[in-house]
Amino acid sequence: MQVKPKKSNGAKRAPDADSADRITLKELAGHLRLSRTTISLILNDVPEAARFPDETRRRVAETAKRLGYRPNFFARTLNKKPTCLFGVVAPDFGEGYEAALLSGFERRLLNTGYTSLVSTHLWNRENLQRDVEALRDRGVEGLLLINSTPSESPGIPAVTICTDRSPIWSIRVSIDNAYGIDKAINHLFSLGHREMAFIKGPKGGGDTEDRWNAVLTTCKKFGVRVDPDLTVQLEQLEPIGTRHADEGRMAGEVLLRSGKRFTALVVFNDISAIGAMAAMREAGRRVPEDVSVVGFDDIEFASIANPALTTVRQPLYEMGAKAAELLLRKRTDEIAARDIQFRPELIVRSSTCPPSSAGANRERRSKSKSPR
Amino acid sequence: MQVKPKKSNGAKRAPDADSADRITLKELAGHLRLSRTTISLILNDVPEAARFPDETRRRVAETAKRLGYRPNFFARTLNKKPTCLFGVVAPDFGEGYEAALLSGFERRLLNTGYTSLVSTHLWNRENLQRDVEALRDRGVEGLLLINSTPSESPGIPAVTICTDRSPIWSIRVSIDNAYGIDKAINHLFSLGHREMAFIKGPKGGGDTEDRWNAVLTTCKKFGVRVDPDLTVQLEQLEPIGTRHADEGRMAGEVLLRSGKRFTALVVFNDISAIGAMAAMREAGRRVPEDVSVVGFDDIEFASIANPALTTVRQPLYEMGAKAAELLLRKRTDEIAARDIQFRPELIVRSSTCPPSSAGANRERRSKSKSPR
DNA sequence: CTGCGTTAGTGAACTGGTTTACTAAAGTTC
DNA sequence: GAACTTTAGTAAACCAGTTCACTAACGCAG
Repeated sequence: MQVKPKKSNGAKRAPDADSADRITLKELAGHLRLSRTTISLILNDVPEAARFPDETRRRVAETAKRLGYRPNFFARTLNKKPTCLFGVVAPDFGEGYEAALLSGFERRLLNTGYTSLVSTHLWNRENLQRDVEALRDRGVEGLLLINSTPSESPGIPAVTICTDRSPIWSIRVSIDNAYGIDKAINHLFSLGHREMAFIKGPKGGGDTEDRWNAVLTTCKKFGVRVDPDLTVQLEQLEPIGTRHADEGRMAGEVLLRSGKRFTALVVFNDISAIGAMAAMREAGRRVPEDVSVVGFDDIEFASIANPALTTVRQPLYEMGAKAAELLLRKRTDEIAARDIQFRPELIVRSSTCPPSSAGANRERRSKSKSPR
Repeated sequence: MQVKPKKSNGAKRAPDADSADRITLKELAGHLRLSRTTISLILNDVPEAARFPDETRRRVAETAKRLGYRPNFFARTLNKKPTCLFGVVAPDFGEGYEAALLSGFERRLLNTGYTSLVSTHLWNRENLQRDVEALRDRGVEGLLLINSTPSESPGIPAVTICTDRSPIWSIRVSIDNAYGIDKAINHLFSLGHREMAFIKGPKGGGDTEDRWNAVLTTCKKFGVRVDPDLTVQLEQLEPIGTRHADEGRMAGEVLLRSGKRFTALVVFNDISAIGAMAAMREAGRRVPEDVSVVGFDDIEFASIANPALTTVRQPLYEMGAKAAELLLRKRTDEIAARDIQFRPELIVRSSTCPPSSAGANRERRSKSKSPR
């Protein structure tokens, strides 16, 4: 006897009772006294919609707007429609490197209708794998992988930044580490430095090997000795990925403890370089008079550090934007290049000067150019 | 017993023809010779699944795993299933403030199955509104709004950080600005400073008003004069949101140009404080001997700046984690509190010391005027 | 009056799952 | 051996759209 209640009839269920939920296509169809098909065709503005008279098209568009109709994203996507999403994977968001990339990336995406899904894996391989899976599940159409290389192809277009090698399934956006390191060491060498210490990137870190190889090659070329006692590798501190500057500071302390003499210090990245400068300062060594320091990246802080850091500039913002560009284009075009390389630039500031054995370096500093 | 050859049986449909796409529930059902219903119930481990014998459950689980079955996220979500997504909205990712919050947020989400959708609106109201809409479309279950307040309720749980007022529809995570500013000014006052200059936050910025009111109140309390000529408001530079330190540097230059004497400088945030220190230095004023500087935030760079910055510590990482916590709990519990306030902490470092009456009068601009 | 083309639509299958309501078969009780 | 219970499972509706294939109604030529 009970009437099997066709409960969820759009029209019957008090149309404004659940006005918190948005109006569905079926309800809109009820209002317009048209079929779902018609409305769908018109709102999507497909070629076939041409068959409907202007008046109908106008009516549909107007009513949809008036009632605030927005198609359900999930129902839509179920029919292989684009999600307009890109995924960004990074180990963490540290002192500015990732943030600068992300800024450029997001900026490029602005007004394209695309958004990004971001997830961080905190230097954990398993998390990384899971992150990529999760992002794929959620329908991202492309991936930006920052210092993160999953062991196998994610199966969707991917751009990698800060990786030692370019996996065949990705486009790599990189900087010419060899060029940058050459400029940096050349700069120190020209100033007269021969005794250099080195702080190498963290094990497994993206540019670590590439940049270190560049150091070895360049030093050989200039005849500068790479003393193992004056070479320290950055180590990640707990809580992981939140104390990069301290990593640099500790590396600097290790170098000082070696007791060996060095007049210049080449550091893997800016944040660690600034940490190392702090270590030098705390040990009573003046920068640059006693030790010249060169960093890499040119994060925002490099220019306002004291002394302002001489560094190799990576155009991070542009690189992030380029990554977005590539992913956007990848949807349609076939992109030939597998490796987009940016050329870094040496920015000379105040953390470098000639070695002080001559002792005549004071005035050089006061007339330093200190460019921004 | 009846073997019905349902055409679209997974086994017949050339199982590896579209192996690029993942296996569907229907195909899995074909393999197992069970219905979609059964498999769905078992894999979701709902209470009703208890009726199936262990052997069947095992078989289903094993086969699903072996074939790498993963339910389609969109189909799933279409049935009001959770998306396990939170949205994060911020104006941009600058020098560390947003990144630190995001780090804490992401860290808390790790291993919860939740990911975040991030989008930035570059200080544009319209973008902000659109971002929130887009995130909601994509099914986020909650929002973290950093320095971003949409004009109306987003209709889903939201946590706001860095906002002047707490909209009734959100939970606000904030720091006690009044307490922090009091500590900072008290510190300077105790050191003997009476002539203070101020760099106020940017117009429309999140904590700007709250913090500035705290300054006014506290100065009144200590009887310190707030001289309009020694008060500068930060202004956003192009490209928007990428040169925060320069904003501080320029504000510092404006203060110096006023020609008025001040022995201490209270700055809205660390990044600008560090920029302002650079301005002081370039104008030949020593920090802290000539000018003591206090910042706010305690971003990573504060501790390795030279001199290390005295600042009011905001536990950003914890605040981000708390925001995640709240959103996670909001799904189930009703949360009573509308405002979770963290207490900041004054970190005294080397950028503050007692005023030196001699030092303050040292002639300015003895050195270069810092070419641009 | 028939046949044909055009116009303005619509019904139903489909996307890939979840969930409610139902059932065949076997076991148990009296 | 009839009635009831339990076990193990399925059919079909549903989520909210898209899309393929079809048609009623009308105009017009022959």
